[in-house]
Amino acid sequence: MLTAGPKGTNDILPGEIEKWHYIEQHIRNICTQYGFSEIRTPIFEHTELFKRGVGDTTDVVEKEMYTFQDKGGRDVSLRPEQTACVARAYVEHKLYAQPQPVKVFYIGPMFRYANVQAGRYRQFHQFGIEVLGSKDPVVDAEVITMAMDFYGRLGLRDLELHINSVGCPQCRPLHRQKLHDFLAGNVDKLCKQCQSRFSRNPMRILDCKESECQDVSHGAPTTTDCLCDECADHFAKVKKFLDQAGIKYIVNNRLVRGLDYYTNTAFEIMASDIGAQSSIGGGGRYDGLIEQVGAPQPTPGIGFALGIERIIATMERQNIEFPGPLKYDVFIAALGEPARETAFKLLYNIRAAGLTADMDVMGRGLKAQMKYANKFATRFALILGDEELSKGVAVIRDMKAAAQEEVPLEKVLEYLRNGQ
RNA sequence: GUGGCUGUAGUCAAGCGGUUAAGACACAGGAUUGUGGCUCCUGCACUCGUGGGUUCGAUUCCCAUCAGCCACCCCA
Repeated sequence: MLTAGPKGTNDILPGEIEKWHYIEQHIRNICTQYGFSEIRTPIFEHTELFKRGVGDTTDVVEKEMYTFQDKGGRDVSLRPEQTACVARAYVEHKLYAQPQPVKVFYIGPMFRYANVQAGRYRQFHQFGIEVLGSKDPVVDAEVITMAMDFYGRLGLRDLELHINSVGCPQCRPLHRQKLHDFLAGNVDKLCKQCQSRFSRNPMRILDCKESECQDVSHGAPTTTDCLCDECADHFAKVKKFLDQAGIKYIVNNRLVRGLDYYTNTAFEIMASDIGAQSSIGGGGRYDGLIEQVGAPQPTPGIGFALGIERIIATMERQNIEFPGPLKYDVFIAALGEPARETAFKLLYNIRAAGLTADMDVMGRGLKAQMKYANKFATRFALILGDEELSKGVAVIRDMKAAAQEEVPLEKVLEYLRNGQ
């Protein structure tokens, strides 16, 4: 029990963490270029925030939240996503009083209590951005473009970008009604699952892989068929801007996102390399959310969230190279206590000079120390024994060239520096 | 929440109702004096996820539980 972490959580160990650092570095680079600043919000929030923001009938809120009471009796939840948190922070700190739009990004753990499978964990990590304050379709295109640019720079291939417009609170009910009417006569022909979807969420029927269901839903009204003029115009412009940027996309009229706050543009990026959980990122516009969370005036917003575990999994499947493990510039093999004292002082100075260095702390013999140094792809081994000490030198061995020479102790630092 | 598969050392694993649980990699030590990557030798599971049960006897069979993997739902 105590020797295993909770289900669905992962330790990120040396050897793995380098991948995370690499991706985080990419995130910070690209966000800076696109004009986004980082925002850090709490890991937990009032449960009410997610109920109001994400929607209390969504699966995420209804059955996947880690919710508990703190010792003061407050109802709090570990965040299942961060958009609602950002919206809250925007309102709380009156960021609407700053130059608009506000562009922020976040990286951090999210928590959802769902069964674990390939690419899905209970604690997982998302990188996301939010643009708050503009409803210009060019922002929709910018956000989507940035996501694709991000994947592209990491070297990911064969991704599919699906986009759709789910309309606004005016046109969405119309679509639902039309869809309902369209399917109503053939409910009994649908698979068992879809029969239950019919009343709950008829849009998902369009997604079903069963051939009967596909037959029944063939020609069904799509969300884009039912858009009001304003939403249709918005969507058309988003596509036009994407075309301008040369971003390839698939208009997927069946794309529906599971969080209630989405309006107009919705998109999802799919990779086929990680099992059934093929979505490696998604997002959309949420023009009603920020008001829902208490903004004094209508505030549009749009953003995306990308799953870091899924990105890493996809990169691994595609054999994309990550930076290698820790390497030493210098390893000091010291023999005997007097040599160790000198070695320790040397080590300090070598590190202070900016090199990556270490020395033996296992009491190993010379041979074993050399072996150890070799395992860390060490550039130089510095050998220091009684013999060298009495001569006031150290043997510096270039591990790759398998050549070595004696260097006076006071010149060691200079020698190593020049060796770089 | 539902369903399927799995659980032997750090990793990959063989095994099987019955004396000392293969092997490989990794790790550690060694192969005449103080030198790595190759080779060779040695060491490394009182025990087969955990708890019960069946049995003369279980790592091998059964049940439960926990964990891992996979799928549905949903999502990143």
